[in-house]
Amino acid sequence: MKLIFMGTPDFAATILEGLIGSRHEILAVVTQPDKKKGRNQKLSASPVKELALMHGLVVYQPNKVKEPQFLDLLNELKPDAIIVAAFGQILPKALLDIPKYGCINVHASLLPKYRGAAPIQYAILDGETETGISIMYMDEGIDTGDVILQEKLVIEPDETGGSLFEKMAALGASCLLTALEQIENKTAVRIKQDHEQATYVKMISKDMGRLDFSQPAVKLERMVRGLDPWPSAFTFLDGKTLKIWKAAVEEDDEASYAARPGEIIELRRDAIVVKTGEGKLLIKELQLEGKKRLPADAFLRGYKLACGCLLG
RNA sequence: CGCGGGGUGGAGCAGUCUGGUAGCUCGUCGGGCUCAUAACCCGAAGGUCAUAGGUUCAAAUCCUAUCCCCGCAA
Repeated sequence: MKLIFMGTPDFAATILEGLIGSRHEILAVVTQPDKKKGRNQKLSASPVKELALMHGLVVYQPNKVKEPQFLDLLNELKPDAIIVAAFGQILPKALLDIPKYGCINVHASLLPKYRGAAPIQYAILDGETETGISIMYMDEGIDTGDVILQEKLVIEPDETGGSLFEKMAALGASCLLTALEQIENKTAVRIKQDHEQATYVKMISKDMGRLDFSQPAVKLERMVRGLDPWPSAFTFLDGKTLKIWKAAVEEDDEASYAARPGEIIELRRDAIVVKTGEGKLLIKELQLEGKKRLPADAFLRGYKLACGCLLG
């Protein structure tokens, strides 16, 4: 099939990589304009653009895909289908109608659950034990189109946002190829979503990672995993940002009931134990502003931390 | 020129302001104690103080340039 690919971050790049390795023809790649990034505010290309250029593909970076000029351009390419994965712009009806087989989206959840921008992180934050990939025909709503196929993925107890992203991207790439084959064979199905069951998740923002120690330790530990690698779970120590990279949960005991949430109640060889609204959070790996991330024991060797001081 | 922190034995840090013996908590190795141990005691090895110049009788420390790591921001 003749395809146009639209996507921006690493997740999308992995999907594109799958397409590049297939027999399909990629007419063009569309991605977000270059943005200033990094410590020197240098202009840098999206992962999708880098991959596309590496393979000599044509790249377009329109500020708004709904601009008439750009729509004309897509029309002239006469794609059989447009593949969309984490692109970052809403596609107007005029664009959705361009390809013969429509626009096909790779979404990282088992729709209709977790519609929206951050399905992967939220699946972990909610303590789900499984999630998956949905390949669907796009319509004008947000992730509301008919589903072609879905595949489940187990969320491991130590799963992080980053690790799940990688698994999802790999699975998404293979599911997409299967779906494209079904479309070509005319065996692709259209399963209407049960809109009653739909849930939506918002985009993740930096301040979501701030730990509220009055919450149960179980939820805090999920934040540590789900928001890794970005924006990461964090708190404050002596006025400095303290990121928490690994944590474990332990139940309250008699000694910990009296402590205030956020109070450091014990320093162990390999963990800093913090009282929470319910249970104890054992911080195993952490990173102080300007420093490298360290296991708790190495951190405690250099940083003089006292029991009783408060995080947050 | 976006803002800021940092590079000191294998790990994490102090020492830098106010130049003058390389320090702390660990780890490693050897020995001791112990039923035993991640515990305790004794001892040892291990460092071009990121790199290159400069100032000085003398530089981890002051000056200049470069490289690398990290937090914010985006």
